[in-house]
Amino acid sequence: MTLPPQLESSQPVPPALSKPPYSFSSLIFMAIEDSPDKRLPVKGIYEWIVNNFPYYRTASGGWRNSVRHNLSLSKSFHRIQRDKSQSVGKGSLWCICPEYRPALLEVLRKTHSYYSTNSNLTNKPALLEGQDYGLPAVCDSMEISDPLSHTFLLSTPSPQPLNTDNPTFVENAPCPLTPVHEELVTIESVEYQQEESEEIEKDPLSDSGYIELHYYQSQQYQYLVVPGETELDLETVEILQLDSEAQEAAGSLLDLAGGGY
DNA sequence: ACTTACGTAAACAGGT
DNA sequence: CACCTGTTTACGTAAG
Repeated sequence: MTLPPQLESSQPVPPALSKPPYSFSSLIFMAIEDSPDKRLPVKGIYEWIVNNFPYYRTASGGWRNSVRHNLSLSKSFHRIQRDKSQSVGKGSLWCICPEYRPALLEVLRKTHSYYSTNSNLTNKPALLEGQDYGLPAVCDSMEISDPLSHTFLLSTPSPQPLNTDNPTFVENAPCPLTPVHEELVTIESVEYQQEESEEIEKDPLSDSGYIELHYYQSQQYQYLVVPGETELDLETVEILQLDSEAQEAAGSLLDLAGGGY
């Protein structure tokens, strides 16, 4: 597991842990996405949930049934056989169906957005750190959209992890990202039009055919930060992909593009 | 009112 | 045999 314990001794423990707002599908998705190989056995999913959502530490065992129920029923997940040669543990490994990944991301993004807005926690690190709902710091492996900051993150496995020895999150820094570099990427083959509101300050780049990109690298993920209203189609993403030298993560970005961005 | 998504419980089979 | 994993069915609830 790469996420830190949510109940660090230095952090206040909520008096009563609320049930996480995420559906079991989202929980499973986060667990699998957070695994190094993007695949987990059922037991691994249990452990991730328990480690990152303290609510389930004390919850009755029924939620495990729900996890299995979701895995079986949802088309978003599929089962793959363990490598028999190094078979350790029983059961299969579960992974995300690529075609359903954008939808899962969207659900997660909406959930995050909803609870950010309605709980007055917008831009509060606590939300991403899980202090209020026992949530994990998902920002490193998830796409997080924040309508107020007008940015969203596309996360993709980095070809060269910066720090594999200590793949944990910085405490009190939900997005411990530092810019690696910034640059402008020409988008020539794509019609890039941003609907402008009169009230919103016009982005000088919006008509220039450029999209401003900020590259961040954190642990095993590399991020592209682009304007929030940017509509990325498949072609755009392919270009961004080349420029970010993230060809190895083709699946991730293309899948995101397939989600309607 | 209806549909859909989701959560929960339970039964069952098969494997370890 | 106990436990775990995976599948399936059924039912209740909330939201759209």
